[in-house]
This record gives sequence, structure tokens and C-alpha cells, in this order.
Amino acid sequence: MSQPNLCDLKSCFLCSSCLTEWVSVIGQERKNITVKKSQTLFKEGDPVTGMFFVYSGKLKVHKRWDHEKEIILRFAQRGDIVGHLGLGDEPAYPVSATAIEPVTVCYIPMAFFEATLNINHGFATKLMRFFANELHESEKRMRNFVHMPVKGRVAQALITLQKQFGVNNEGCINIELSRQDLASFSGTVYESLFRAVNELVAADLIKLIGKHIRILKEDALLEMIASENILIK
Amino acid sequence: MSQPNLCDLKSCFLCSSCLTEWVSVIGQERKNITVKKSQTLFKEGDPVTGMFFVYSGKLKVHKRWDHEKEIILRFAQRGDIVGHLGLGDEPAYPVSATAIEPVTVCYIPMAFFEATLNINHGFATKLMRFFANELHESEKRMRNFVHMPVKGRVAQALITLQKQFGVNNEGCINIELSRQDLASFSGTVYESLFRAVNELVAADLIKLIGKHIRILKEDALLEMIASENILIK
DNA sequence: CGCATGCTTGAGCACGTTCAATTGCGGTGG
DNA sequence: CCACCGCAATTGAACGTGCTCAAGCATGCG
Repeated sequence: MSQPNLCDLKSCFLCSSCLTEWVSVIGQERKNITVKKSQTLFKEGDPVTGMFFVYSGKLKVHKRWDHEKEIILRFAQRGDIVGHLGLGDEPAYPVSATAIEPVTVCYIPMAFFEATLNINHGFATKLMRFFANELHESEKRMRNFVHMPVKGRVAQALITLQKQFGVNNEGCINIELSRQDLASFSGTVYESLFRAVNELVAADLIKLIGKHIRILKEDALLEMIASENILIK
Repeated sequence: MSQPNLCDLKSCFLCSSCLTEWVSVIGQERKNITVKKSQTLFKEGDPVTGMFFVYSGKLKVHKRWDHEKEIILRFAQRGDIVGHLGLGDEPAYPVSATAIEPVTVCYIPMAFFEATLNINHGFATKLMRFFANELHESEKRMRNFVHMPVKGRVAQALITLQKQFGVNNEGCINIELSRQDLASFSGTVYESLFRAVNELVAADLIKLIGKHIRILKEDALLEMIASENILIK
């Protein structure tokens, strides 16, 4: 596999200028790691040793409840950062990261990363702002899980996925996701997700094309969510 | 009311050294604001103009679902920070902050705060780390809301409150909270909370003393939560 | 061809919400 | 001092959503 160039990560949440600066510093420190589909990059409880920048492929970041239940917190793809929760005070990762496609990431040892933080002002601030946005998203989602019924949660999940991954040339959400994973991302169980999807198909709001899902009426989905929530924003 | 001295905020999440430095800079910029019980400091949708450091009193930070439902995301007391979600990219606060006791806060205009960020390295990094921890907490709580039944959520809420506010001289959780607020913090409705509390009292795990709640067997509460969750951490 | 695995559907059940009615209590005014 | 009002606390009952369990069905691979 050819050596990916970190500069391609410009699409990352970091502004290209400060990233370029940063990349030039770490040039010799970075190490690429590849993992196969369904293998984990790290697991809950693993000691934090570093962070990861995704170069290619898609990952799910998830948190276990018991042996058969989990919740998928977010997905990551090219340009995204993974393992950043390790920056908190916990010495162990509070989440797991698992590849849902073959993945290549750039590994940055934590000690080096922290040293960089102390050197590069803008970087720490950008990261802070990134975390603020993530926290905002998380709290919005938490509220939705508490108050929104399953069908709405599934609709919301699909819209979120389309926003993040875009659509392929058939107009489908550009990610191949097992039903189980979609259920975990929607905060429900396999069967409930299944029925919710069926209802959305029956209502002509979405369409199944092979293993992919195409959103037919996004506004109708949003409408459906909003109808259960007067003050959606 | 006497002018509170910001240096007393040492107990804040920021290390005292960098806070002291910071405080000396803002000396002349700070402005104290007081709000009465049940008044809001800011509401969802208000334009972000600054941040707040709590000098005295207690606040709830909450997010509305519809006109009668909300979720309480966290509480804040002396030394805590409020309005920090305004640091994200949204131009408006995504949450509201309401006093549950008479409150005095120190107001910092956002422009000034951001300028400070650019000057003081350690500060931005500390803030970043704070956000990372908050995000971690938020995601743990999100998972709990999805998978934990109401009784467990209430037990969890009580333990969280005791951890944050400690106990008074009667051994009760040192916060006076309406049942409605406790319900919103537990992610359920008034009546369900009521019954859950009753069950906990009946099982001799907690005790009601006036308007306060005393945890009798914290380990038993944790046990109860864990029994529904093999892998609690 | 047979077994295994995942997908699909049905039925029952439990939890939690909703709605409604009652009780208790503090404050207010006659 | 009592009567009344209002509000929060409390309880009961019914309903609905979503989870669980289990059986049927398709698919694939040895």
C-alpha cells in the first residue's frame, strides 16, 4: 500500500494552515496503521497511548452497554479524528473504534501530540472549538434519545448519515451499514429498526437499493421529526 | 451585595496558577450579574455574547424538547463555568441556564475571552481538556439514557448529584431540587420519577428528610445500576 | 443436500407515559 | 378562626410503544 500523504488530510476539522504547519513538524513521527473490516483500532479500557487521523476507510466509534447491546456514538472517515477522548483525564479509552471498511489511519503518540499542543497555539484553540461543537451535538442527541420515539430516531440517524457521508451516484447514502449497526446508531434494537425502516419505505420517504438506502423526501423526514417536536432547531 | 473577588474561583476546573494569571488580566473587564431564583441567565436561541463564571448559587443548564418537556444537562455552582457551549460555531446558545437559587455570576464578553485564549496557552489547553471530559461524560450519559430503565436512571442521577454537591450536616444531598427538575435530570416524567423514588425509599436505599434526599446505601444503588449492566465502568 | 447464519415477521409482555381524580397543605381573605 | 382557593403531591387506571422471544423463511457455504 502506498504511503498516504498527511497533507491530504486538509479536509480535517483543522484549518489547513495550522494543520500544514503541524504536519511538517510531525513528519518523522507519524506511523500508518491499517486494520481490516470489523477489526478494532482500540477498545474500551485499553490504555490511551495516542490518537488517530483517518486516512481512508470508515470507522464506528461505539460504547458497550452489556454483552449484546451497545450504542454507536459517531462514525469517522477520511480527515476525521479518532481517539481524541483520550485527551481527557481518564487513562483508558472510554469507547471503542471498529473498522466497518478496511481502514488506514495515521497514529500519533499522545506524548508527542501533547507536546505539539504546547507549541502550536491555534491548534489547541481549534481543538477546543471542535470539542465544543461535539459536545453540543452530543447533548442534542441525548435529548433526542430521551424524548423522540424510535421512528423519529431512525429518520434522524439517516439524515445525519447522509449529511456526513453524502450520496453515491445512485443517490443513496454513501455508507454500507449493517442493520445491527444502524439500530445501534439509532439507539434501538434490530427488530424495532427493521419495522421503522419498513414504515419509512411504505410511506415512500426512503427507498432500499441493494444494501444502500436512498432518502426520497428529506423534507418529509424532517417534517416527521418536527411534528413530534414543536421547537426543533 | 459585596463585590465578589474572582480569585475565589480557584476551585474552578482551571488550575489555580493559570487562572490567577488570567484573572489579573481581566480585572477591569469583568462584570457581575445576579439573577433571582427561576430566572434565566440566557435562553436557547439567544445570541452568544459571553460566558459566565458562577460565583454563588446554583444553576441548571437545560435543553427544551417541546413546551412541556425538557432535559436538564447539568448543574453548575460556585467555580463552575456556564455558557461555554457558546464557544462552538453556533452563533446562538443551544441551551438555557436557569437559576434554581439566587445566583451571582461573573460575565466575560466573548470577544475578550477569545482574545485571552490567544494569549494564554495553558488556558486553551486546559479548556480543551475540560471539554474532552465533558464530552466523555455526555456520551456515557447518552448510553445510559438509551439502555438503562427509569429506576436506574434515577439512582444514577442521585449519585451524580451527591458527587457534585456533597452532603449537608444531615447527610442529605446538598441541593434543593423540585421533583420536576429531578425528573428532567433523570430523563423521565414527574410521575415516573415519583414512583421510582418511592421504590428506592421502600427498599431503604434512600430516605426523604424534608425537601432533601439522603442516600442510605450508595453501594446498593450502584449495585442496582450494575445489575442491569454487566460491564459498568 | 444439510446445516448454519442472518433476515423477516408475529405475538405477548413489560415498562413507562398519559390522563384523570383525589389528597394534602399553605396562604389568603372574609 | 374558619372557609376557600390554588397548587403541588400522590395515586389509580388505561393505553401505547417498543422490547423480547420464538418461529418461519431465505441465503450461502461446506
